[in-house]
Amino acid sequence: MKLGTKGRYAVMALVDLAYYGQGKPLALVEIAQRQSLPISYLEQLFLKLRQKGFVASTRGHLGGYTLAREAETIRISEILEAIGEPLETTRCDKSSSTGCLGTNAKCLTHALWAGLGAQMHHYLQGISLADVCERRVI
Amino acid sequence: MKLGTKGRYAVMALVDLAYYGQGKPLALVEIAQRQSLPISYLEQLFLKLRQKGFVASTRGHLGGYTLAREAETIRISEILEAIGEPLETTRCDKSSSTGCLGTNAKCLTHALWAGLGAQMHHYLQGISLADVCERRVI
DNA sequence: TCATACTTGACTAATTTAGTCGGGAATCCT
DNA sequence: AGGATTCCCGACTAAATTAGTCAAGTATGA
Repeated sequence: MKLGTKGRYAVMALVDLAYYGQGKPLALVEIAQRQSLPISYLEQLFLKLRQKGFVASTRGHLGGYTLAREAETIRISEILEAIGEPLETTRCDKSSSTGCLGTNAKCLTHALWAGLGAQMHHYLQGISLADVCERRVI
Repeated sequence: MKLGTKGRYAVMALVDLAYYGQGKPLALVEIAQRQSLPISYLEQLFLKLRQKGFVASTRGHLGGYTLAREAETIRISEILEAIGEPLETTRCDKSSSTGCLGTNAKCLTHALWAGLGAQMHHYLQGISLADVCERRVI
């Protein structure tokens, strides 16, 4: 159970953007250098972040990215979901009714994994970009 | 961030053992069939679980595995650690002093990931095998 | 018009995962 | 004693995932 670079880098970059960009567009190169992240990889991530409405882009000279929403309203859990970082603790098929329901002995552990997932989601939903910037993290 | 089969299967098998084995040895085949797990894979996992003192084995006819400790005392977090399921949220090098310390802007997210890891560990340490068997999971 | 910076899709090397396979060794039952 | 059963253990591997790179294009400002 490891956190991948996709989710990690996306959050790092958005925190950097919230922290250093005061309204002005920040170029991806700048963020990448400051955070020591591969720029071509960041490009991929920001494509998604723009499509999902987290950031806005300005092209050309002096262009870059700005936050499209207030840092206070962006939850870490949203970012991870948008970028495609799973947070999967169970493997039960949610759609099918034949899958594990946690009711029989075979899947006694279902409640355990579901509980773990809920715990993680709750934690990450309780923290905003602004909280991270201002070190209000427990 | 997904939970792998190693950790998932190990916990499933130990819960099965605690639930169905009352002191008597349970053969791996039985557990594997009941939980729909590949037996040759389970063998690998039980090798480690025995070496770390979670289960004891009896060879030969009517042999199998028994819990070597009370189900009340075995925490889920212990099982995952024993089996080699990481629970890694950060990538900072713990040993080196040059790594990220969460003190500079570069690693503002450190506290976030460390907090997530602590949250997960705390949850899984608070639940024992017996809790899962008796459905005392939040 | 040129440098800068975002846009996008295709591609890939390396790692990890999720197992399988085969041969042994101990033990019990008849 | 012999065979069935079961654990023991290391080596091996196909498939999936990760963590990126690369190349070519488009828009913008100085």
